[in-house]
Amino acid sequence: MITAAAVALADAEGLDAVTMRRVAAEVGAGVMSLYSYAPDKETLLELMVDHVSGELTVTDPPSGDWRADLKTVARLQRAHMLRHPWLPAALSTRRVPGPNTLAFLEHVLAVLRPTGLDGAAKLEVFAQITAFVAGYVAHEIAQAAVSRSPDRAAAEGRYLAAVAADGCHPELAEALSAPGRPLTPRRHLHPFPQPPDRRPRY
Amino acid sequence: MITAAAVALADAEGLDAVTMRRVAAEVGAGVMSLYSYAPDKETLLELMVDHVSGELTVTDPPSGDWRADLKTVARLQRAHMLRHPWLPAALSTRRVPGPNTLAFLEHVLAVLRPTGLDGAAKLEVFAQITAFVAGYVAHEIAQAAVSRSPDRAAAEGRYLAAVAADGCHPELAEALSAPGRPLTPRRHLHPFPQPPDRRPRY
DNA sequence: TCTATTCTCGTACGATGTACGAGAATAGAG
DNA sequence: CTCTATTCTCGTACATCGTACGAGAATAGA
Repeated sequence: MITAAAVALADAEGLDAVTMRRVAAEVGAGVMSLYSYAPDKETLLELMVDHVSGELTVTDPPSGDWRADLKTVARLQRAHMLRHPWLPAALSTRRVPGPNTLAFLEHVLAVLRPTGLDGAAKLEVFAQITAFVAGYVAHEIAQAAVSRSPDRAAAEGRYLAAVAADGCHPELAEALSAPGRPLTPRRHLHPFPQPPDRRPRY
Repeated sequence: MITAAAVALADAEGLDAVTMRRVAAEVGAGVMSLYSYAPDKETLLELMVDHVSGELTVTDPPSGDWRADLKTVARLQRAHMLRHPWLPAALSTRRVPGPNTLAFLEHVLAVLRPTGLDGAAKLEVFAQITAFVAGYVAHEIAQAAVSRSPDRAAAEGRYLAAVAADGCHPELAEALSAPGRPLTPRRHLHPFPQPPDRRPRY
């Protein structure tokens, strides 16, 4: 399956590695053959997103405690996005929801039933939670990537330290100095794969 | 100024219009001259983001009520991003904060002082609020763009209606049918309005 | 078996970011 | 003022991207 190959590629080497040529090579087909499967790359990305969304299967029915259920939903999404670190970026442009996404949405709507919100509001809550988790995980991933390249982390640390030392940013100075951990990465559920570190500069 | 030209271009024609050639033409210089100003396009984007962040000037000092202050901060950011609709996309990759961003961060840190959070947590709160607002506004903008092209909106509406009619998505069916508005764009006029009041306390 | 239809995909085109280095402009020294 | 050295400007060129086009291969129908 073309979509699966594209997903594997994105998982292994990042979203930038997903080019039509590369996917075609991975599948063992000509480049233009992909266009009989998806009319353009944008659509292929949609297919990828929905494909991995198939992993978002919820077994337990809503408990009735929508706050707790939403927490579970968000945790599920976070784990999902950590497993596919390209997801936050792929979700950053609006996409029409595929069947797997709709199945998950169906569950979230059921979770939200006790809130008494109207339909539009529930849909909005879903979109907002997804966006929030995406932003959170994107931050997590970026942070981890920075920490992984010590020179960049050091450069940024020096830069911020210099700013903090200029006297115009007392709050920042305090925030950076106070605890032992300056900018700690948090424990992530699974070790997640990472695209090769680009951007040598700075 | 090169950055200002790039910002004007992005404001007028979107982030995709910001190409090195285009910016150079706008400034009346050769393409490669831009590279004596910023080492690469990524950096130019950083400069653009920080440039417009200069508009985020906060006059009032923190009131002491950090919830209210954070609400104000978020509203300010939202108005800012609606004024520069390319911002959410530009913020989606991690950037090192420039001076204007740092000035704003300084204010948010002051706002967060009464929370008693440690420095790292405060920084995280800032990042999360920014990411959340970016996601929110991105959704708003995308929604508005969809509504603006009636054929696409109709196609999506038909698609969702078909899914809702298949019997496997009762919650979705109800969510789409219930109120008069199926997927309504919200009012995003200049005096920043308030999305319908939700349960505030958490 | 011959024709018609569909599928596959090699080639080519217009973008893009940017490396390279030739020329223009400026500065310093005599 | 002249000549050289240094810096700035930027035209050209290249690799890479998405994808339009249409020639050939494969398949189906008669």
